[in-house]
This record gives sequence, structure tokens and C-alpha cells, in this order.
Amino acid sequence: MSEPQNPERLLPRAFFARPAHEVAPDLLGRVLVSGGGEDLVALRITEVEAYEGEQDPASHGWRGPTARNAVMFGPPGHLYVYWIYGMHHAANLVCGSEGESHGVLIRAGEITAGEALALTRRPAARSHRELARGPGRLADALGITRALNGTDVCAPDSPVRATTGAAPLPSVISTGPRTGISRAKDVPWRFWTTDDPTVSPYRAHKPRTRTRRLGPA
DNA sequence: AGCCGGATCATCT
DNA sequence: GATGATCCGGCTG
Repeated sequence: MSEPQNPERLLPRAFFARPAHEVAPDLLGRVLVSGGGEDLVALRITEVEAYEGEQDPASHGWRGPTARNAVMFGPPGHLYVYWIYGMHHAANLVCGSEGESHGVLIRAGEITAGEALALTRRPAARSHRELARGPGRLADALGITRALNGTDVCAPDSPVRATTGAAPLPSVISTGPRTGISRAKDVPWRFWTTDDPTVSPYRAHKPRTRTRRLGPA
């Protein structure tokens, strides 16, 4: 009967049709929305990382297309979800041109709507700022799983949408090396909103101790 | 506040 | 068969 009073202002696909390291800082302050009505959860993005396909040894697209990374090679403005460490999901937004495999990992943010639902999905969170502080936590808070891999975030009827966010966008942005990777450690493609409490702590890659080693007697 | 180890499985070698 | 774009709890200080 009536239009919503605050229609979502979606980011246009052209926003994502640029190299990931250019899109990444522009995503800070934008709002990712999952679900709708009673099930809506919104997240103001505070931390991201860029990955640039076959040029970037740290990117999932580095060695070319596979079943897992196929969405990254598709058109921009889609959600690429992967499963890692046997227990976490991570959400990325596909950037660049079709045929490339650029993406921005959404690492952290502040929940700005639907906090009660986010908390039921993240019962371990001890405070507001921990609800989506880190990529695995963020995916949990938004209810993002591999079932949503390939979702078009530029379409109003999608289960996950990328919106412009409210002005003013963050005025101070920090940059540094990406977190938890073993290759291309020095590329400064992690971007975050300076001094925001929801930004995750930096962790260097730590090679894991051998699962088990049975040496000869 | 910071470091360490364990959990746990899809993906690729 | 090893590794990983991580998280959490327990310990140290």
C-alpha cells in the first residue's frame, strides 16, 4: 500500500567494476544489509581487504578458476562466500571485470540494525562491538553461508544488499598489510576506519604446528 | 592485553 | 595428506 519510508539506496554495479584495491576503501562506512522485515540485520563496514586475482599470490583466484572461486571470475557486485578452517564462513564482494577475480573481503563492522537477531547468531559475543569484529563473526552475525554464494548485492530483492550508507562516510582511513596470510605479506591492501572499536586486531600469519609427525624409531 | 594451542573440513597437490 | 583471507578459551604477566 505504501512505499517504505527509507528505501535502501543500493550501490550501483559500476561501483564494483574497478580494481579491488580501489573499491575497498570506498566500502568503509557503507552498509551491508541481510534479510528483511523481522529478519533484517544491517552492518556498517569498518574493515576490508582487497584481493586481486591472478596477479595476487594471496588471492583465491591466483591459480585460475576452480569450482570454489568461480563466482570471483563472474560479474562484479556479487557475493563470494567461502568456508575456511573447517568452521568459518567469509564474505567477499566481487570487483573488477568479468573474467578477472578481484574481490574485497569484508572483515569487520558495526551492527546498526537487527542486533537482537545478530546476537542469537553470535551467542559468544560479549559486547556490541564483538558482534561482527572479524570476518567469521561478521558472516555469522549476518547469517551469511555458502548458500548465499553468488548473490547479487546490487538487486533490491536479494537476501544480501550493499547500500550507500549514511553520510558522513569516515573521514580518516588507515592502511596496512593484510591479516593472516602467508604470501604477499607486504602489500598494504587492508583498509579500516581509523580508531573504530569494531576493527579486528591485526594477526600475522602463523604456520600451524604439524598435526602429527611419526618419525622413524 | 597478549600469546598459544586446539578445533575441524573443503579444497587442492 | 597438508593447509588455511579464523575464533575461542586458557594461561601468563
